Amino acid sequence: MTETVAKVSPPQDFDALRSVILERKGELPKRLTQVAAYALDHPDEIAFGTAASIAISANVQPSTLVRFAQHFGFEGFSGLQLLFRARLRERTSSYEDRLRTLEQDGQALAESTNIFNGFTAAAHRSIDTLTAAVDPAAFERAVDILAAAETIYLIAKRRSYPISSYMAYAFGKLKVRCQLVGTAAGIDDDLLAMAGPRDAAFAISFSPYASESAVQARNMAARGINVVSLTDSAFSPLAECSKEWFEVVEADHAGFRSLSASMAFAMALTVSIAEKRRRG
Amino acid sequence: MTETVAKVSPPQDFDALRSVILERKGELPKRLTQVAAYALDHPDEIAFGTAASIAISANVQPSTLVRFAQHFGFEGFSGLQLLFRARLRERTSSYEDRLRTLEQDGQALAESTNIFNGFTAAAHRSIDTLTAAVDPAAFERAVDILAAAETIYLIAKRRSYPISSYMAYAFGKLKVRCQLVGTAAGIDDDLLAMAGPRDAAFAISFSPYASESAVQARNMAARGINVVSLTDSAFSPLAECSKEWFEVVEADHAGFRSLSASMAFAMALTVSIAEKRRRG
DNA sequence: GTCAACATAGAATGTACATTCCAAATGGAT
DNA sequence: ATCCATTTGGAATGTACATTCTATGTTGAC
Repeated sequence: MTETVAKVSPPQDFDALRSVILERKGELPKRLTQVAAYALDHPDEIAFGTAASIAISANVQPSTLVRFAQHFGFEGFSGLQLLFRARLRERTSSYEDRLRTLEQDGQALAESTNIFNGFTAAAHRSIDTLTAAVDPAAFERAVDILAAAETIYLIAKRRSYPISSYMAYAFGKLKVRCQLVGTAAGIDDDLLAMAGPRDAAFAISFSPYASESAVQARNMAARGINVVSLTDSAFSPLAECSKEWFEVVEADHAGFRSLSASMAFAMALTVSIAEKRRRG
Repeated sequence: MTETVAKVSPPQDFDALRSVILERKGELPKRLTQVAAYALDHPDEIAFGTAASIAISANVQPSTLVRFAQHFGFEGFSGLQLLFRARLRERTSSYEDRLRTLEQDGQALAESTNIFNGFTAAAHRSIDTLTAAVDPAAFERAVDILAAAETIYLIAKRRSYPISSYMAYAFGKLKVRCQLVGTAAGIDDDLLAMAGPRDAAFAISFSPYASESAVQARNMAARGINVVSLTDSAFSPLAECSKEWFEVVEADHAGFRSLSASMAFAMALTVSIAEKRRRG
C-alpha cells in the first residue's frame, strides 16, 4: 500500500508552482533537482516540448519528468505542462493576474461587481493588444491618407456605429469636414455618391460584418476613393478593399465586448488627422 | 500521379504564413477558408490545442486541418503548428522591445505615433481610475433600479451619445426594452412624456453639460421616475436629481478624451442589468 | 559488511494523437 | 441532365507519446 499518496492538490498557476519548487528544492533528489532547475530556466521548452524531447534537453529520463510532476501533486507530466502553457498564454498582460485575484474572492462579491471587474480587466487587455497590434508606420500612412481628404466619409453600422458617431462629433469640434454614413435609413448611398477622388473613407466593421458596410466600402474603393478601415479580423471583407486597415480585437468578458480599445484607436486617429492638417 | 506535389516550400515564419494565407484566401475552398479565418483570429488556440480540439472549436474535421496545412506546403498539421508556437515564444521579447521603444518617447517617433501612444496610455489610466471610483454597492443599487424598470430611457447628447447608442444596441441584443433619447431633433420630449413611474432613465452627460439632458433628467425625476446617471463631476446637474450617480473622469491626452472607460462602464452596467433580469 | 529504503534507467504498455484513406457530396462544365 | 473534378466528412490506421513497471543502482544506518 503506497501510503495514500497524500492527495496534495497541485499548484494552480505558474507562480504558485515556482514558489513551491523553490521552497523544496533543497530536499529534492538529484535528478529531480536537475529537472527543477531546467524547468525554471527553460519554461518555454517545457510548455512546447514533448516529454521525450524535454528529457533529452535536460539529460534525464522521461519517467523522471513524470515523477517530478507527481512529486508536486500532479497526476502526470501533462498536468504540470498545462501550467507552463497557461503562463505563455497569459503573459501578454498582467491584468489577467489581477482578474484572477478578483475572481478568487468572487463568491463574496455581488454578481454585478464581478461583471464590472470583468469588463475593466477586459478593457485593459484590449488596450494592451491594441498597442501591440497597430503598426506605427501603417498608422502614419492612414493619417496621411485621411488628412489629405477633403471630406472624410465615416462608414459604420450597428456595433461600430458608436465609434464613428464619436469621431464625427470630435471632427466637428476640430473643424475637419466629415460625413457620417449609417444614420438614417435610405440616404446612405446618396451621400456616398457625392464622394469624389479627393475624398477618403474610414470604415469600421466587426464580425458579424454588416454586409452593407462592406459593399459601400468596396464601391468607394472602386471609384478610386481611398479607404482606411478598422476591423477585428484579417478576413474582414473590409481588409481587401482598403489602402490601410487595422485589426483590433477587443477582449471579451463572458462573450460581451466593450469598445474601449476601438474608442482609444478612433480618438488617436481623429486627433492625429486634425494635428496633421493644422501643421500642414 | 499527383502532379509532383510541387514541393512548395512552406513559409518559414508566422508573418510569412499570414501573408500567404491572406494572399490566397480568395481561392480557397469553403472549409479551408474557415480554417484560415480561425487560425488568424485565434492563433493561440492553434499553438496550444490538439488537432482534435482545434477542429471542434473551428467547426471542421481534424482532417481539414491537415489538408489546410498541406495546402500551404507543410507536411502535416504539426509542421504548421510549429510556426504558431514559435510566434508565441518570440512574442515576449518583441513585446518588451516595443515597450522600450515606447519609453524612449522619441523625438524620433512620428507625431501620430506619439498621439497614439498617448491615447492608449490615457485609456489605461482612465480604466484604473474607473475601478477605483465606482463603489460596488452603488453599482449594485443602480443595477437593481434599472433592472426593475419596464423601459429604460437612455438620455445622452453630444459627447456622451456614442455611449448610449452602444447601450441601446446591446440592450436590443439582450432583449431589454429601452428607448434612446437624443437621436432625431424635436421628438425627444414627446418620447420622454410616455415614460411612467414603472420606467427608469439612465442619463449621461459630461462637461460642458448639455443643458437639455439635465432638464430632461430633472423632469423625469420630478415625475417620480428613477434616474441613474453617469457624469464626470460631482457638480454635474445630473447628480442632484439622480437616485444613483457615478463619476467617471476620463484621462485626457493633450486635452482630448476618449470614451474608453465610459464604454467599459456602460457595458458592465448593460450586461449586469440583463443578467439580473435573467436571474429574476 | 549487510540490509533496508529510496532513486534511477530503460524497456513495456496502453492511449491519444496526427494522418491517411475512401466513400459520399458538392459544384461546375458540357 | 450527365459527367468529371474537387471538396468534404468520418472511420481506419499507424505512430508517437506519456505513463507504468521492473530491475538495477545508490545511499546511509547499524
